[in-house]
Amino acid sequence: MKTTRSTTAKTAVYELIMNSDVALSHSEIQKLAGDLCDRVTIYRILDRLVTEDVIHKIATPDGLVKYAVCQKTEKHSHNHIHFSCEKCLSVTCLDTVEPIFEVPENYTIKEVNFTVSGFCPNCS
Amino acid sequence: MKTTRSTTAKTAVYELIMNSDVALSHSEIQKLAGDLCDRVTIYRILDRLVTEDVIHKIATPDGLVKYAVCQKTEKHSHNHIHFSCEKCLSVTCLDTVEPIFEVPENYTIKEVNFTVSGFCPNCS
DNA sequence: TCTTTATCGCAACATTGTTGCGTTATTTTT
DNA sequence: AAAAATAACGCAACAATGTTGCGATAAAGA
Repeated sequence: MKTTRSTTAKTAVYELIMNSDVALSHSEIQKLAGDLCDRVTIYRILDRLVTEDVIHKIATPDGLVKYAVCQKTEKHSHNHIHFSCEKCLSVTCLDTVEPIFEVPENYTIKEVNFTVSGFCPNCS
Repeated sequence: MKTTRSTTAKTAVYELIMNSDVALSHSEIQKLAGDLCDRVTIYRILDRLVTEDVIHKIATPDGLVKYAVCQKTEKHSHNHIHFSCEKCLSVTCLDTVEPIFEVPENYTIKEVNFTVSGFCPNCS
């Protein structure tokens, strides 16, 4: 069976996302990583980390894909709001608040992605 | 000042989005439109319709950008949930339900984008 | 009808994401 | 500790998506 390996590139990418207080896009990670590894490798590492459930994927209202660490709380771990700043383009997880919502019962819910955009505290 | 014009391509694209019960992506519109107009023109028409507040832009959790008509209710028109089906990749506006949420007060909210993904009634 | 200029088509480019394949390096086995 | 197995890598090439500049076309008002 396919096992997962720990490599220098993988741990470095993980640390970048881990130590960032905002979600990072592929290009941002690439800039931060410098010439640590190839562009393609970063894509593959991100895919792996998502599959391993170590980080999660977020899309801004404009369709820009970002990545952030998963904070595994007891339950409903992914059910929180992301804030996307229109000025500095940063994405932040607002773990403190949990949204309340309903959908018609013929829908099967598997994942939730709530993004509120506007100005973050730094840009307000 | 810059006025907006009504062209055959623009009205055709609008009708496509209007008559669709799910949100459409640029490539889907292009396929439906056939050789109505150039690929670039569709991008520009979509931008214009968004600016004119006639349609709105939605991003799926994977970062796929789609467009749907704006249903202007009295207030909080954009504050509704989008459902993104993981199987048939369709995006639907759930206008019936309105989510309840809070953010820390130092954030300025300008727009809201709530997407729930899973299986739609057809795919459940 | 004539004039203005928003919109269009085309070409070229930028960005983002994917795939195949031979090589490298991590992990397991001997 | 060395060898074997194979996950992960680098590189090149490709595909998809989105953007920009510019001359040509066609709406809308005079």
